[in-house]
Amino acid sequence: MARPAGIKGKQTRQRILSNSLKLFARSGYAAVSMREIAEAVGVGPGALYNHFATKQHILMAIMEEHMRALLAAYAENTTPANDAKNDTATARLEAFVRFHISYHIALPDAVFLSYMELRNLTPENHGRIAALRTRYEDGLDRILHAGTASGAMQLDDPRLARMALIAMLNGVNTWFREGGRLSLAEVQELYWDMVRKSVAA
Amino acid sequence: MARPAGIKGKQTRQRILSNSLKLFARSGYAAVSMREIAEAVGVGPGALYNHFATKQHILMAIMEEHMRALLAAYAENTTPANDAKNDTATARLEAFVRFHISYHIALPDAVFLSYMELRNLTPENHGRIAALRTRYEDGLDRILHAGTASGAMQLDDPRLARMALIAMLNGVNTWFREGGRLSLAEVQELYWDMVRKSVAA
DNA sequence: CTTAAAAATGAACAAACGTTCATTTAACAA
DNA sequence: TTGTTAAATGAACGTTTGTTCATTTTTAAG
Repeated sequence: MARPAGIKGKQTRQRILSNSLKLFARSGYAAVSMREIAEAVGVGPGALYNHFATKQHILMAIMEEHMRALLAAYAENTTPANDAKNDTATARLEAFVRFHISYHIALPDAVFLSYMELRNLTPENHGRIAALRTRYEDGLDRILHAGTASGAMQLDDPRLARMALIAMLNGVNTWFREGGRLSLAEVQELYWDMVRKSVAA
Repeated sequence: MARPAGIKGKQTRQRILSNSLKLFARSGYAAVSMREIAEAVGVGPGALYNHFATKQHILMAIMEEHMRALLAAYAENTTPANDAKNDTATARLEAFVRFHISYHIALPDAVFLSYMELRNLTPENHGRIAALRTRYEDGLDRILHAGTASGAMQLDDPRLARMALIAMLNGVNTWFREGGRLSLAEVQELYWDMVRKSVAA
């Protein structure tokens, strides 16, 4: 066999990315072989190299796309209705919490991968992903600073608070399961209640 | 060469564990080879198998020892002075927070490993480690239930609160560095402040 | 003093790894 | 219709992997 009929390259590329994501999330980047990926996609091992130069390029493509999608979704979520100028810091924090939880619950594999496999990136790629993540978390930073400045919040160290809140919210992916005891709306409500109180004046 | 003079087996075993811990934490279990471990320890590859049957046995030994040490340290920390019968739920929660942070900051590699490499354990080993962790986290569970029962705390879902707080506290290891901007005591204070408020009535 | 067990060596094994490449077929532009 | 490129194959490459084993030396017990 050679090239199959009716196959577009872009389709195969996407199938490589989605199958790799699943495998990497389940077993870890280092434990997944190119042959496993190829079998999941339904092609021979050599075909992967028509779309990605190396295994690391697959990992990097997944992470970069995830971070860019996250930033785009966050930007859309916060403008123009929830704009910094129009809302109080508390309202903006609530919007951040609800967005973060719903987005992360919807894409558990990509979130998990983007935190766990940073060390398998080259230093250069690691820096690129870290920069994208910082860009996202800076949004929370601004909210917390605005809240302390206005007196609506009481935080002795906004930087630590940012990291503490991010860690707490990310934790939802370690236990939340679709169709489990709590619905997304309930989870959002419960987390927001704790976050709101934790930054209270 | 063969067996060197003055070598006790228990010493080599400990050196294998400590060097493997460092390597696993830095590069990930799957990315570390038995030859790397042997070189770090200063022995040939075959010598490792005098002490551990497989690579997985090394990982399991590290995790199991870490969890048992954590449970022992926690037990010592909470008895008899901070006993459940003598202290309020709030005081016990503060003790838990301070203990958790100081213990986790002191052993970042072991903590990191015990969360990251669970998936590289066989299902049976995974269950054993998970059971030990549950035993530890149940301590927090009891505190939160006691607090809500007495009215000192207000939590609509203590189980979610437990997981949210554990995630928040574990996050300290992703950024805290000895000799950094904040001291251990300051970090304990800041986290306790947020935790205290987040469960407040 | 003899003997069995413990500790280490380092070569060797089969399997799996990421990647390359000559080759074949389909798609598409000229 | 012809020629070029895109997509896929699957065998092959040189490494590296976890693990085994015959052998050697030290330790410790009887």
